[in-house]
Amino acid sequence: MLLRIRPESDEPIYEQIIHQIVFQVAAQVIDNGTLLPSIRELAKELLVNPNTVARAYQELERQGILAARRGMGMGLTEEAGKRCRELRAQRIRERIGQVVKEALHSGLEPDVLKAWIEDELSRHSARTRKEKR
Amino acid sequence: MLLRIRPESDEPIYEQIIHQIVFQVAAQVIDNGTLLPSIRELAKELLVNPNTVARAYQELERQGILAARRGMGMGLTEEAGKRCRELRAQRIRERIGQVVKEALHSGLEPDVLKAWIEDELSRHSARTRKEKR
Amino acid sequence: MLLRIRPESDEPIYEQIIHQIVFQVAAQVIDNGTLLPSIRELAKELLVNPNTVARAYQELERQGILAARRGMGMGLTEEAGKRCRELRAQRIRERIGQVVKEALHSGLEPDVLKAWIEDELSRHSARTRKEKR
Amino acid sequence: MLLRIRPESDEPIYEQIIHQIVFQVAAQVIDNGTLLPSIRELAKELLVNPNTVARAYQELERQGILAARRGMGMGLTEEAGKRCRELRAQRIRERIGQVVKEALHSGLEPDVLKAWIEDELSRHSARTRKEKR
DNA sequence: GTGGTCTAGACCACG
DNA sequence: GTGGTCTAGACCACC
Repeated sequence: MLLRIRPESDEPIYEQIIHQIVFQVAAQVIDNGTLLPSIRELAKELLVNPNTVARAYQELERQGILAARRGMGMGLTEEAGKRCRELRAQRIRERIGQVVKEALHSGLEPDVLKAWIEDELSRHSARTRKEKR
Repeated sequence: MLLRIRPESDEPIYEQIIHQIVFQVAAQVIDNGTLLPSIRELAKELLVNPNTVARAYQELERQGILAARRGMGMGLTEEAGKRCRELRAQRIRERIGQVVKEALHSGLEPDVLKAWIEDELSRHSARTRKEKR
Repeated sequence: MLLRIRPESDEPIYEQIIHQIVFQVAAQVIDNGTLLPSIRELAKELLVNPNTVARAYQELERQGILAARRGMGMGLTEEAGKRCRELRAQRIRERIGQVVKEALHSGLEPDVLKAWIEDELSRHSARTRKEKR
Repeated sequence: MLLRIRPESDEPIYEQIIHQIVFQVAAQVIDNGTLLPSIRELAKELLVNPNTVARAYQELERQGILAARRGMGMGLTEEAGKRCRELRAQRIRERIGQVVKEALHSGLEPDVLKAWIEDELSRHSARTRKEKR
């Protein structure tokens, strides 16, 4: 599994793990029904303490995305895809809402805000297109 | 001064104070000549530890927005308006950038992202117009 | 033999096997003369590790419900029916006791508790009648 | 705060803490708005590792019952009472449902089941009355 | 082998 | 002082 952990980030490690898995499942990089790497395995791979991975897995379990299969490891549930897409939508929309609300509330002109958004959109979609080639 | 502190927010209280002041100066809700309330006064008003207000003021001073006026308290500098508008722009653009980057990186279709942004924009600009009446 | 294993349940798989066999013997779905499937056979059928089935059988043997029949596999003992009914009673009464104790201890009104029980009773007995038709 | 931890129980310590707090809030032994003992304090009181208490508090926070008040400790939210009563109802009803379902499914006569329930009800309500005197 | 729980002790930012 | 995160290492039951 390909996860990039930045121990320096503001986002705690266990949340980085959670949200990267959610995003990869949402994007169907990881398929429903797959068995995830074991806690100890992933911990070794990410150079992170097993407890940290366990915490991430547990949270995903609580959200109905992972299910522990006794003695075999943790696997994606059948609703994993659906739930992850929901979570992704929720997370992104919430953050958009916050910025927009704060920006307008701060007296910023809506047109200026729109211009900035356009700006960022084109910058990053350009970058994404590059990576896909 | 009208500041709304949410003690349970992720954003630390002292940062809430900073950014709300910055935004109000940027929006010219607070005018250039204004004298800010004293640390103790504001702390009492916000039900917050004076140290916390002190930290916010100190940071604003460091950024050249506030300046001590001998024996009278803290006042806005001449460049306050300009600096606050810069800071506001920086903060908002940065957050937009983050969301956009993360969203596209997560495999979300750019069109969907745009739709969501439109959605939030119209929701909040509607609300803001209402409040202005 | 019809057993439904849920690998994600809190109840360990080997206990699921035990209690389902006990219940089926108690309900005389499995008759006294019956020969149980071999460990490997049942394991294959349930998609479960043979060790797990072995552990269940072993426990049932220890409780005098199963007995090895020379070269033929495992069969029910003569007291199997009686013992299973005892075990069923014990298990169910114990669990009822726990819930009731906890509920009353938590300050819940006895009348509310009774209402809830009535509710669940009617719901499930309705369902059970349906299935029997 | 009066919590009784049984380290020997099947129920993990952190869950004992959670559910006892939930029950006490539901029963209004603890009132809305109250500030709970700090993690370290409660940990010392219960002779338990602070991490364990932290885990319990965190779960309660996730469920909207507790809210961290920066630098001041954890306090009950306004909806705490409501949520705890919901959780209590959910927990108890779920467990009743399980037992009833399992019992009927195991071929037990509904009348026998009812008799057993009556039995346990009278036993425990007797005991509860005693304690109240 | 697997996950789950717990302890001990460290470090950090915040108030 | 508070909570939040992380590490290290232990023990357990289950498969």
